[in-house]
Formats: sequence, structure tokens, C-alpha cells
Amino acid sequence: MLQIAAIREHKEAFITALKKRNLDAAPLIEKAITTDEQRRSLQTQLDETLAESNKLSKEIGSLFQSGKKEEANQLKGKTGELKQRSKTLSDQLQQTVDTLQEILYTIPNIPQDTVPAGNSDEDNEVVAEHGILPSLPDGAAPHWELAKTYDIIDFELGNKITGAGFPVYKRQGARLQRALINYFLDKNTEAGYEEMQVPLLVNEASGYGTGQLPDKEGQMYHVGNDDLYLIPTAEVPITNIYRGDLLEQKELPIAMTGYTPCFRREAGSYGADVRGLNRLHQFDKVEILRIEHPDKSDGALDAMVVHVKNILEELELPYRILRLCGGDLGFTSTLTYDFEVYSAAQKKWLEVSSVSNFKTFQANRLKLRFRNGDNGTELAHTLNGSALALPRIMAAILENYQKENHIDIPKALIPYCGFDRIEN
RNA sequence: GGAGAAGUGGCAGAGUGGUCGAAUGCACUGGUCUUGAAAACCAGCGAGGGUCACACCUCCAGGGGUUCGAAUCCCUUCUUCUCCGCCA
Repeated sequence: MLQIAAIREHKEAFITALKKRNLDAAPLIEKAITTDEQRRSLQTQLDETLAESNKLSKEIGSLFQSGKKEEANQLKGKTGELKQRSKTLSDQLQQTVDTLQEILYTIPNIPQDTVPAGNSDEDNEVVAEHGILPSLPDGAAPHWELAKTYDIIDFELGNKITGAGFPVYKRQGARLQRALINYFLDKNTEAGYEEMQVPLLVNEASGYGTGQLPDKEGQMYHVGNDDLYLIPTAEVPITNIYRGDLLEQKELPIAMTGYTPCFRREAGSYGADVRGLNRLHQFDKVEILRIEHPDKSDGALDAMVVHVKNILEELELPYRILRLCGGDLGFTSTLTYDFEVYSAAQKKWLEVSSVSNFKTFQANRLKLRFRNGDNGTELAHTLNGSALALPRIMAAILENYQKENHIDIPKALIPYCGFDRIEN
């Protein structure tokens, strides 16, 4: 959520920047500003009314104490009208505040200057490409076939137990999953990210804090009885650790990592793109998050990109990095880099990480601030990225490393797996 | 799940209807002293709205109510603690 004070101050610049998202924000911004003016005017009127009635109350108090009951009772009569007025004003104020809030919820974050214009993922800018695309022999199998051949992932079984998109990992497949999780967590903690293990169900306030609510309500599984949501990403519980906090400047930066299963309803997506591991309702992901001083967040984003890069290179998976264009940029982000690995049998690039700088957008909803040493408080910047999402890494490993009668395990993972190949 | 108790500033902890945004201690920040540090002493020290700056307004777990006036009384939700039950 953008700050209304910033909108007021940078109105034109914001409208221009939001055009990159192919959004004509002018009407929304105008409405936000006029609603805010209304809000402030109502607030002032209410304050004055309350001030008057506070004053009267004090007078009544001292009259009672000095035994002037008659005069006190006379004054009491006057307070009734003030009370009525302040009730009306505060109702109006509340309504205006709610309206303003609703408007602000619908305005996406301001893209940074470097974000390219564009409408869809086709306009994303490839900023780096690394590794040689493996050329597999004819008859190379996509991972869903390999999964069956070596009996390491069972999609039908998941169907039986739960439904589509909930695979069962078996034998060496299960072990490889666990190896990847541990490997990623180790890489992240080595880089200074503190490991957290967090709840997989969150309350409504947490959903609002990181921006999944109200925009993406339909994306999350909702547990009605207890009004809780299954997390779509570890970003939600981990970022919300700091919801409402006022940090000391010296506590920054904060860097955290966590592994969680992620649950996404992905309503209405079927077809070739979602075969096998490409898109699931439940999947594993290791996330990295940072809370930064505003002056440092740009550098922090770069550092996160380098970190993810290093992991992919160690796994020897060919990848490319995309800078998302305005049309593809997430609602809450100012700048996002996507990592895609090449899945050789599908001959497709698969997104395995998304690294974003949200600047104050989340912090404003979270009320996550720090003392800036200048006698003031300031919103912190939040960033997060996947390091990394498992299923598509798994898919790429299986496909790219397949040999005639087995699948090799990337060197870096062998100590974690305890075996160097998958075979029957 | 049942019975009881409690939720106050970064922490501890006073405050049971008016002068309380809140004593006191610790922590923290600045200063004096010191070669430096510690100790001691002095001063400052919650947040949000609003204002050029003041004024002013709001916040004592959340929500609602009683009252001219609520941290204080009532209702309700949540959380914590103690005891009991259940249980990985």
C-alpha cells in the first residue's frame, strides 16, 4: 500500500510511473487525494468538538469538587449536543478512512526507473544467461515420464489421496526433495540468512500485511472453521514476524530464510503448462527475506540476485535472469528479477525464483518501521526471493541429468542425497 | 475442552471514576566529571493524526457500552498463566 503523503507529494510522477503497468492511475490517485482531504477536514472538526467537550468535562469536574452542584448540572446539558456532533463526525470520519483505505488497496506499487515497459511476459528483459543448454539424445523423456520410470514421484497416488496437483514423492525422489531443502537452507544460512520455521496457517491480519489480502483471496486455501489461510509462500508468515514492529536502526538489516510447503489454489489453470511438476497446488520452497534501511535496499536486491545465481551455478543448471516488465510486475513490487532454468526435455524455461524489492509498500501495511536516528520513525524496506522453489528445479535436474539407464545427481547434492544417481 | 486469575510504555511495575499519556526502577540517548572507561550527578526519553511551527485530538490487548468525564465500571472477543481433562 502506498503512503497517502507520498501520493500527495509525487502525484504526477506516480501517475507517469504507473503507466508502465499499463494503468491509467490518474482517476484513482485523484480520488485518493480528495478523499484524504475530506478525511483531514473531518478529523479537524472532530478534534475541535472533542477538545470543547473535554474542556467542559474538566470544568464540571472542578465545579463538583468545589461543591457547586447547580452550575455543574447546568453545564451537563451543554455536553449532550457536543456528544451527538462528535458521534456523527466520527462515524463520517471512519467511513472516509475506510474509503481511502479501499482506494489505496487498489493502487499497485510504483515501478522503478529500470523496469522496462511492456504488456506481458514476452516483454520481459533478459539481463543474463548462463550455462550451455544441454542437447539430449532423441527419446529423452520429460520429467513426468522419468518420475514413473524410476518410481520417484507418483502423481496418481496424490490424486487418490487429495486431488490433482498434490504429488507423492517416493524413494529416491523423496530423498532428493529433502536433500534440496537442506542444501538450500545451508546455502542461505551460510550467506547470513537466519533460519526460521514458521506456521503454515496464518490469520487474516497476516494476509493483509504482506498483500495477499484482499487482492488474491481466491489464490489461498481458506480454513473456514477457524478463519485461517494456508500460506501460499513463506513470505507471509516470515515477513509478518515483524508486523507492527518499531526497530532500532542498528537492528537492520534483518535477513531470514525458511523452508515451507506452499499451497496455491491456482484456480482455473489446466493444460500443458501445468503437467507434472510444472504447477502444483502444494509444493516446497525455501525463501529468503530481508528488511533493509531504505538507502540499502537496491544493493540488497542485487546481492540476493547474486546469491541465487551462485546456487544455480553450483547445481550446474543453465539459467537466465529476466527483469520483469511493467505489465508482468507483481502488484506489490517495484522491481523483480525472475530466474528461469532450462528444462531440456520439455525444451522450456521454467521459473524457479522471483526476487523483488517492495520498498515501503509492504512495510506500510505491516507498520514495520525503524527509528532513523533523527528523532523520527520511518518505514523500512522489505525484499524477498525464492532460494529456491523445488518442483521445477527437480524437473530440470531430472530432465537435464538423465542418462540412458539412470539419472545423475548434481555434484553439490550428492553429500545431501547419499547417492550419486537415481536408478532402478 | 472445563474451572479460576491476569493483560499498562523496550522491560519490570504503580495506578479502582476527574488534575493520568500515565509514578518509580532498569535499559537507552545527550551532557558534566575522567587520559579513557566505569561509577556518580544533570537532562532527555512511547506511538499515530494534525500544524510552517505550536495548539489540539487519539491510543493503557481488540471491539462495544455506561458516564458530563474511563487505564479504572459493565459486556464481548483474543491472548497468557494456574489447576483439571485429552494428547503427538
